[in-house]
Amino acid sequence: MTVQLQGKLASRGDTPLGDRCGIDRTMQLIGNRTAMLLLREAFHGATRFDSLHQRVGVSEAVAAQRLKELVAAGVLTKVPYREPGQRTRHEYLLTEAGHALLPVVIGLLGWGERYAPSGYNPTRQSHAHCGEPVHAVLQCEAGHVVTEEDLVLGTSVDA
Amino acid sequence: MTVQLQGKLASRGDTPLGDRCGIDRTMQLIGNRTAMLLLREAFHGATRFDSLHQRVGVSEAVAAQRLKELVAAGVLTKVPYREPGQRTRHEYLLTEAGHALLPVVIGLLGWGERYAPSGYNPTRQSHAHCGEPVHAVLQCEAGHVVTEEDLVLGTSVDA
DNA sequence: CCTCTGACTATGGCAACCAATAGTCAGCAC
DNA sequence: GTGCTGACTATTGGTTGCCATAGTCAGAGG
Repeated sequence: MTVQLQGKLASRGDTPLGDRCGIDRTMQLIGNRTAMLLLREAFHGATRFDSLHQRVGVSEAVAAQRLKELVAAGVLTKVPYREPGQRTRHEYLLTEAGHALLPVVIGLLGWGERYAPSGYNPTRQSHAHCGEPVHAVLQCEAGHVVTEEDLVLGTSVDA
Repeated sequence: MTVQLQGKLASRGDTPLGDRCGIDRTMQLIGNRTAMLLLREAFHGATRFDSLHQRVGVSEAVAAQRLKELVAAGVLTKVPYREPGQRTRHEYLLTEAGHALLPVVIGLLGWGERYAPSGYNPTRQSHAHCGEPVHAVLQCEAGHVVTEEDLVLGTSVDA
């Protein structure tokens, strides 16, 4: 049996969720600035340590540490490769779990551009087919776009 | 004039984006575990300091600090209210910028439930109208759902 | 006036994150 | 084998985040 709680004042009786909550676990795994920036670069197509570390603009030590954590979290994998005349190296590739973070990364990016503007030219994300700007939205498996009012935040409870 | 770079190996020449990137600014403002958990509770409908701090399960000092930062970031506002027979208090309400974070919060939640499972019963988000599970996805302003392959990560460049 | 409660503020201490610098290690070029 | 380069590892030190405990402050009830 499942009890569903409405988002609006759906009091859970002030019981903390702690690490029972997916947000908590996600933030503990990858919820820091450097990890998100590394993911941004991974989505941009950067795969090599040197490139990732330079493009994020973080020290090598931090980049190595974060990449190790991202691999441990199953977001990236280290895959060996070799260019002709070079020795074998490893590149960091997004796993399925990593690709699944795209809406989050784009959501953070879009929010920052809109609500925390800087003096710089904003980056834009657009749809290759129609050129329109792209945003993160909620969608149900039936294909409907879900607004905040139509979202039911539920907790499954033992029967 | 605008130059658009494809996501896949769209080398920007290894120039770091730094705080020119919206992800960076967003993460600096609200990119920590406690802030996200406070937002989760705000979306659940919690508005009072006591409730927020208890439901997140964080110390009062940290809750006060994060809430102050969220207000400063324009994500929450403090609104005075009074219940009959009580003195005036303040409640924390989501601003427009705060509501705009819903896809990010649900994205983090959904990812954690899927790729960082715990022993607990997962929480579910569903569509009030059809009951189907809800996920964060990318959509362009023309209404198309955008896949990773069809996403163009662009940078606007001075003409 | 005193108390009680919700909403904080203050202090001390530990751990995580970050920059900067220096050092290591593997293997292709020579 | 020596040099060079990409990919790290180690160390020092500063800043931030967190917890725990204790203290403050405002105002309704008594």
